[in-house]
Amino acid sequence: MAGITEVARQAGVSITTVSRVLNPVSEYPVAASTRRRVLAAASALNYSPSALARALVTRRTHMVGVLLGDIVDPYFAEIVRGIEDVARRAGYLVVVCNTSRDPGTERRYVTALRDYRADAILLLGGDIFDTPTRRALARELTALKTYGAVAVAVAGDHAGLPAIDIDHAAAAEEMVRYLVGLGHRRIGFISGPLNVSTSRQRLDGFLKGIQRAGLEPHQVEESDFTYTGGYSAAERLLPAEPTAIFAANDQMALGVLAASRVVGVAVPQQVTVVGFGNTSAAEHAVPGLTTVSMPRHQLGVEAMQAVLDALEVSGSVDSASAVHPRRLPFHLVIRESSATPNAAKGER
Amino acid sequence: MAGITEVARQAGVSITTVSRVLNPVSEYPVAASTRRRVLAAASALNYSPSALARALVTRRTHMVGVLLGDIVDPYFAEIVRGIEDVARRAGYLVVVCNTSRDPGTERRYVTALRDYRADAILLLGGDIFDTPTRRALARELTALKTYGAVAVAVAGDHAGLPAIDIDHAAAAEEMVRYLVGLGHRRIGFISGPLNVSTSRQRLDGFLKGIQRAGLEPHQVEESDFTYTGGYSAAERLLPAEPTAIFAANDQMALGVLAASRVVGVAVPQQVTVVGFGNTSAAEHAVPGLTTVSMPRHQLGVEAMQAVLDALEVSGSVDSASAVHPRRLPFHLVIRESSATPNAAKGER
DNA sequence: TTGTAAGCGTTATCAT
DNA sequence: ATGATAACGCTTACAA
Repeated sequence: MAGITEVARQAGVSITTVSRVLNPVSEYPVAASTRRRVLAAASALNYSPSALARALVTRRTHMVGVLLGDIVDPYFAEIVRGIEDVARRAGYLVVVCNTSRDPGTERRYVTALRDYRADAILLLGGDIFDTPTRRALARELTALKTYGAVAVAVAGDHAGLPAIDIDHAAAAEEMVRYLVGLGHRRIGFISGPLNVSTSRQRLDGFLKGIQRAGLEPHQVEESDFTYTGGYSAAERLLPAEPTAIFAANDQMALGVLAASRVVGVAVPQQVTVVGFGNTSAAEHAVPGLTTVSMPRHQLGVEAMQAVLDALEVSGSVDSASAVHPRRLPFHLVIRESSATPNAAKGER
Repeated sequence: MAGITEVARQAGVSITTVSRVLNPVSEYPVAASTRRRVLAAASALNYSPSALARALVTRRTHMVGVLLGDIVDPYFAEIVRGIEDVARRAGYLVVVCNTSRDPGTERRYVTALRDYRADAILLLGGDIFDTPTRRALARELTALKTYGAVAVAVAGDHAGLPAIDIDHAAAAEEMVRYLVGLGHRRIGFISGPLNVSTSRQRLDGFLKGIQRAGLEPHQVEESDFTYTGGYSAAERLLPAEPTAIFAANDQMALGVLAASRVVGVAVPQQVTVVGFGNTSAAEHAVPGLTTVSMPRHQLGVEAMQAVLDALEVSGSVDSASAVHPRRLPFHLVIRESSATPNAAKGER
């Protein structure tokens, strides 16, 4: 492995000059002929400057860590793509870490990212309420700031971190308003794990919407954001004959669709089913799933953008690198899975 | 940010001793009392040893890079989880890189991983035939070996790399055998991009199966592994009235299902539809999709395992770190989307 | 425009 | 059992 020294020797210059030529940031003047010789030597030796050595002295690794609950979930994957798109352009390497929604591994990953001196860390999805480990995570995060790293929450909030997100509660409430507008009065809700902050917010929004409409929550079932979880929650919900079921994410809504089919309850004729997230599966489902669309790719883009800005600031000034929290707009996507309850009059 | 020096000072020992206590690998004897003091100082200062500095001298970063075409695709995501599961246990950090199936960004990522001196790089999915950039990638990969890094192909082959994979051609051929056994004679095929090696292999297997059965390939359409691509390929295929359509991955098969529904062709009564991969969407589809199941998680596990083994070997000996290629078993998963063509007799 | 030398935070090699 | 010191491969004052 050729180092900077060999390149220097081969080009007949000092390592400083090599650095000045090869360092993408350096604007230092170098004679054209010298530059040529260095470039030639570098490519001849197939030289690759060590990002490690560079990071050690510049104190910038150009690495950002992304923590998410489940890499398989398209909900997160789309956000990651947004992050990666702008990260790559800025010459940053994205380290994706799968926490499996386990606070323990989450904390371990943060520690690892700190050991590598990641410039930033982006936490995707809602906070998990788990006081013991939560406390440890918080300490880990403040430790990150010790060396000038930036931490941001994306698509969910985390205690003490600026968040780039949508308003989950408002979105859920708007969905309820839509359902009520359709004429629904018996509306069931399937929430995600209630120890996840976004789950809670969506539930809160649902309850608020119901209350504002002067209704009573027909029934609320806690589930786990999975297809299977939605399926069995639907089995518990359907016997009570709601005219609409609102699942806190698309995966669960798909499970509801399947359960309804099996039980022989027609969607949307006999029951309206709606989800949250607008993942591509919602579009391809049969019937097409009415859901809350959130700009996931854009969420990732803006989050990484914010990180970059904060990093740049704290580069010259060493002020508290401030990331400004942002709320992006969401909107309802109406598809075939929702209809007026009248459609089912007298049929059940 | 506290460094090793401060810990040493606080504990009243040399930095060497601190290193010996805190380095997880070191077996060097240290007096119990000294050890205690070092540990105390470290935790008091919230010390985190710099993985960068460590890597610089040990020449092992404990980072592995994973390159894949599309992080959103559950096909890849599941493999990544397998890799991550064993990587984490071994104290390795996984860097996931999204190439968007673009040879250019793929090469840039490899370069970046080399700059960071990643210990290994795992290429997921088939090779993309693109001679110009391909040549550059190959050079990049050999350069990796220069500093002792390991490169492996997973779920697809890459010129010159050992692969952990299934036999795609054999799998496709077996599916054809199954369809033929069902009585199908008019079988259409929707392939993935033909410049991707796995696409080609699956097509080859299909053709071989057809030929062995003494049939003629009914019709072959090239597509792009997406739902939409499968949908439009089906639109082109269905008018010719095949009794079965074999899509080279599940996503496309789902597109076929949708297209059939729209055109009013019943599955499996009028046309059998099968896929490849057995992603969870295949299980949840209506009707359930018959497909080729491949042990994707296990593929990832074994690949990372192989990488670890190779790394360990080249640690003591500096022999060519040999990863042994492996072929894992696959099997057909029969669901409701396939049936005998007799079911449709006289109906079309 | 070019070069010298002092770090960056570890581990590794010798001494003691 | 402990410590001093030289790397590791770069960037960055400071000189020339």
